[in-house]
Amino acid sequence: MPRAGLDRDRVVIAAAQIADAEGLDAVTLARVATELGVRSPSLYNHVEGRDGLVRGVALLGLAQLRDALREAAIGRAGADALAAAAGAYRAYVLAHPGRYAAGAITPAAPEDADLVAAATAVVDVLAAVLRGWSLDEEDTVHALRAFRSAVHGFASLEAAGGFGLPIDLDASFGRLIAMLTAGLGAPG
Amino acid sequence: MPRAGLDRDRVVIAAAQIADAEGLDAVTLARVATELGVRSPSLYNHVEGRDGLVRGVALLGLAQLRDALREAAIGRAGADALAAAAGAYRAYVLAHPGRYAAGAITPAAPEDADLVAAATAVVDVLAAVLRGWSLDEEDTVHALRAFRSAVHGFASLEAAGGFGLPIDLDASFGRLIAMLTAGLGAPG
DNA sequence: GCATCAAGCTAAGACCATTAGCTTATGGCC
DNA sequence: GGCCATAAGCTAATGGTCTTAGCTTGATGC
Repeated sequence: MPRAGLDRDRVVIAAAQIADAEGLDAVTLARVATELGVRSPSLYNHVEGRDGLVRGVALLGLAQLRDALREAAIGRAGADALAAAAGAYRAYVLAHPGRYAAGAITPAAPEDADLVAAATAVVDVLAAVLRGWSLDEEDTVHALRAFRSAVHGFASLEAAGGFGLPIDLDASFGRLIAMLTAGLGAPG
Repeated sequence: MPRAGLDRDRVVIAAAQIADAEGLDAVTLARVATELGVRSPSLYNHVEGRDGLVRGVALLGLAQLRDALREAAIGRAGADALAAAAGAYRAYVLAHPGRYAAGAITPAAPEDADLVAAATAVVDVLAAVLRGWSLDEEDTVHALRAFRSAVHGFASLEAAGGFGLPIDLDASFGRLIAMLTAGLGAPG
């Protein structure tokens, strides 16, 4: 029997692709094993069961989202940076809904330090962008929650097909972000 | 063997309670059957398998959410009505996270007329509240999307435990809604 | 070339949804 | 009040899932 040459990354990436294309529920050990031309017990050599597999997808998604936000915000400031970060967030969720959904398991696993750190890293990018407004600590938390809620909510509903009407989604999103940004007052 | 006296409603309500208490994934036929003192194949006399059970929970949740929004908005107008409806939405999600999550299956089943109607009825309440602003049709859609996104996003993150910091969540939510309401301009 | 390690395998147990077909409680009707 | 059709709930069985145990054998270091 020739070796398939798997490693943790290949297994997690295969799972992430299935999650994006067919939803997180479609990520089963049997499905991933078939995809990789292997029997499902073999996956235990690389990930800790189904939970470990989903956790791997979550870590991957959170790291990629963090990178996408950094990329978008770099070289920009104020409302410009905020809009770019929000747009990148939305684009990531639409491009990788399964990975993003996996990242939502984080709150259910507060004892998993790596997972919490990965989620925190995402929020930290948004917090850094908001620093342009010189808000006090409490106002920053309120602003952060507002932006996270709005962007997460919009992107999740959109990815799930929750917006039925044939009216420009980019425009809706732009207005939402503009309203919130206006609510912050002038930067600096 | 004495009859258990089940009917569709009792089965769905048992499932809804499990969904709220333990998450939608915990809603299995075996679990619901045990709860009702019955064997799982017996449930097929009342619901169409696991999918039918979750669909029933979704219909229940959407109807209750619609009622909660109507109740909140009645006798109010403008920003007052909007804030009350948003607060009722958030309260419902926190009180019944499992039912609410089940309602999120709607977009995945656009061919299910009853389910679509139930989801539409929820959105229609929000649309009615926004009528106080006399927006044109397109602006109404943008405003509706903004409020749905913000409230859904905030409540979902909160219900999942996604807001870690010990800073007043009611205040954060109030500010979010106030920012969006300000963005609509003056009613009338 | 050989010993070690681990990748991938088969076999098996536990749990789940689902279907088929049985028994029997229940309610309508004479 | 008694009969009978309906349907509620049952057991048995199938096929899918995850998971563990333990085997075989390919790959690697000396």
